[in-house]
Amino acid sequence: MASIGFPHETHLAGAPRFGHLPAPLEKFDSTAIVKRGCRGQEISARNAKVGYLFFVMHGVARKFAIQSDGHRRIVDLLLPGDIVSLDRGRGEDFFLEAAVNDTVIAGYTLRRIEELTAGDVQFAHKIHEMILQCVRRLERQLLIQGRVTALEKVAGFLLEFAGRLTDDEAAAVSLPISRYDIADFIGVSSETVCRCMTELTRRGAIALPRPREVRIVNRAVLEDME
Amino acid sequence: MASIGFPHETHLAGAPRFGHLPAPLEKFDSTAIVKRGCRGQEISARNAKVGYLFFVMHGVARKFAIQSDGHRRIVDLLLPGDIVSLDRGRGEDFFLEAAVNDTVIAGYTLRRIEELTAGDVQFAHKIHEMILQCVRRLERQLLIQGRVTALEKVAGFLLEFAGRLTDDEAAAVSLPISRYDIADFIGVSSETVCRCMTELTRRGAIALPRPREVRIVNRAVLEDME
DNA sequence: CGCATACTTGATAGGTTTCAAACTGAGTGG
DNA sequence: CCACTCAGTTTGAAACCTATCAAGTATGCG
Repeated sequence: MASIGFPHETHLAGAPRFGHLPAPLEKFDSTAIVKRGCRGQEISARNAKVGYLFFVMHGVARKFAIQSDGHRRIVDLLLPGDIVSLDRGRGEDFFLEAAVNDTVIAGYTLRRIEELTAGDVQFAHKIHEMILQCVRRLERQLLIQGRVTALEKVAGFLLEFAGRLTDDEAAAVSLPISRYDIADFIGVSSETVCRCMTELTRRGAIALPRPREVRIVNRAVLEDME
Repeated sequence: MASIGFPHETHLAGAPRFGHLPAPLEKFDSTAIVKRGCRGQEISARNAKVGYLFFVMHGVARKFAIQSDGHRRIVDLLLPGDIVSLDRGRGEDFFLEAAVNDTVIAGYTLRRIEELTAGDVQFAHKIHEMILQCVRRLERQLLIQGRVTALEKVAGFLLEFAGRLTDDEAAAVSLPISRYDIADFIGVSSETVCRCMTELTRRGAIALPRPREVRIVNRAVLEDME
């Protein structure tokens, strides 16, 4: 499995302790491949022949597909603690990229995961829980993307993503991803995302301190749109 | 776990052999709950406290959510051989219904699934594969729903659903679900689905022999829209 | 400081939702 | 057997929203 443009690719034993892995992965499993990458760098190996499971340890990763017209479509945004599968074969053309700098992920082959689950019931339970959480994440994303107006979609995305980003529900949150990523993720144009951000600012729901940063000021305004 | 409006609810040992279950489920696991239902009847128990995994054995099932405005949104359409998870708790308000008559499903608690996977590596592998297939299904649905025009969405849905419904890729296929289900699934209004069906008929891509039935006549026309 | 990238705003054409109404088919009861 | 009913489907018209093209602004980096 070749590293493509990644400054760091090591085994887990030699990696810094970013984020958290479920036991026994946190105990330095030598079969894990750890990668650290900057925004835009690919995590998945395009020529890989076997399926992988990736754990996001730090930063943000995006899983996306390239459509026949060349347009990119993000299907999943991964935060630390999230799990994501990446199959190869049968025309499954999904890729994994770092969405922000200093993104760290740990990759295991599906085969290795099954070996680990076979010997450890507690670990198997944890893996199952994380995969089901992945399913729930995709289903919620379908609900967000299926809303009628763009304002509803953006509001839904902000609540969903901010809720996952921090444990502090009440506090203001900053989202470290670009407008283009948001647009690709919720299925609208980036210009429309901009207009929605402006409108939400006007309504006092959010604040835009800097590019690629959104702070939620009034959660209730966003929730009323759903 | 109470049956709600279902004419039949038995254990697997007493049930007819619809569809196929992965070993060892096909060997009459006494902990499975088998339900048979007509279109619109609920499969999930609204007051269940534990998570379930359902195997669709016959017919079509739909997993959906009810939004705050009362509108229904389908997030997954299940065909025989498919697996679907249904958690309870933490505001996960998803439900499972029969989408056509004579739908048969087998339900297992997540706990029971883990007991079975712990003792059977081959079965665990099969379960993992089916859950990952569920993930792929949702991701493809995100791509379909994220397309720009409604005609692209309908064409994508027809190809996806028809491809899952039959092994015979070349033959014409009939889709036994209503316009409303399609509309809820791909995130457009039912009127728009109708107009797209009419347009696709005009272009010679499909034929509409009867209500709630679509035959794909020219697959290439649909594929050119993607 | 200048460039590249990202962000924002404007105008227009095109598509979709919504409301409305007509139509079809299946199932029911007289 | 037929009229009736009802859910599902289809078509129409208008208001609304969004994609697209275009231009301008801001930010970060070398």
